[in-house]
Amino acid sequence: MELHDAKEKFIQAWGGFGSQWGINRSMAQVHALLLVSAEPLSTEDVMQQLNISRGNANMNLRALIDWTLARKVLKSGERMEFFEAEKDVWKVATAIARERKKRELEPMLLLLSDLKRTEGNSADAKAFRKTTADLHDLTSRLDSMLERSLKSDVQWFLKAASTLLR
Amino acid sequence: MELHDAKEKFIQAWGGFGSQWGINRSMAQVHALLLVSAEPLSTEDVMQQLNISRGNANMNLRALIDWTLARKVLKSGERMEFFEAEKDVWKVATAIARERKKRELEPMLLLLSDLKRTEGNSADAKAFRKTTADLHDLTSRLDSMLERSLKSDVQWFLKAASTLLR
DNA sequence: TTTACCTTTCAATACTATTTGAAAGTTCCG
DNA sequence: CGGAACTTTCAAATAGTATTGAAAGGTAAA
Repeated sequence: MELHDAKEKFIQAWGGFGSQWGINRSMAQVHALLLVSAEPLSTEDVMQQLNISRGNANMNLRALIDWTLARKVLKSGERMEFFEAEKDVWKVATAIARERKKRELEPMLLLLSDLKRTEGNSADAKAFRKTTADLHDLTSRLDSMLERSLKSDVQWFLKAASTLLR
Repeated sequence: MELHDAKEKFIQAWGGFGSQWGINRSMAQVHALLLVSAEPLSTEDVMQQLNISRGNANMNLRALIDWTLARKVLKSGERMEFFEAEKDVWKVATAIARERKKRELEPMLLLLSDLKRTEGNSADAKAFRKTTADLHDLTSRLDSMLERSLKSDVQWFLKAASTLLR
């Protein structure tokens, strides 16, 4: 396959996966574009290569920076800002996991630890407590597992876990 | 908190998490409703309790069955079909993980193993191969980890992993 | 076979999320 | 300062998804 087509294919696919993941399509595409560009790109470059508006490009570049998936790069002598993606895939995975943990797992934990204390002696109430408590337990295990692996090193963790399961 | 309010809160929250997860809101709400109902519910029950249309209820009940998150239950003497959720949270987690692996990880693996063979000797092409090969490696580790833990037992895996990381 | 009761489908509609682009804001330089 | 070069904002437009509900499809009992 030719490089240009391969990049295009990657960008489209990454965008698609992004939406399934609850990440907006453009943000994922901008990320993909930066990932496969050898050099940092300007807002203008992003607009042209993805055919998106200035506002959209700007907004998603900022979002990527928030997620720590991209960085501003200043070129000396240039006034314009350039952007490059984090290329270390382990760091990318860590950043995504951290963001999702924050947005999804943590609010869920808060809610469940609240709900599992719902009062009442009916069979119904007991069943409800059981379900929410079980969910809380599962979520909290997942959370602490993620927490630890984010603090240490995802790469190490995944390798160790693969061994564990062999 | 009172049971009825607690259920309501849970259903709303589960629906919200669902959307973030790329699962449609109603499907998540129907799932939540079944999860916190002590008895199996009919389509009619679901429609009433969630204020949704017959078509919507039917569609999402079917989807939950596809995901193996719910089952049809027949009551003797009743013509109507009833539905109940899988209440074992470990099984729920396994089912969700399996479905997401199928929809997200597997197509990604296919694509990446293709792209990392892109030809060309330019610095650009080399960088592209590196990025896609790294991603392929990461994805494939994740995939096989999931695969193994799905085949064995998520519960066991999560406990073991927690220990490993302590 | 007919009827009554349920389930499923799907085109129309409503709702949500994303994208645009022009205007406002900022920064730097002469 | 004044203004060119960029960046950021945000209300309006568009695009994408989910929901409705009426009609069609099934099935079991009479």
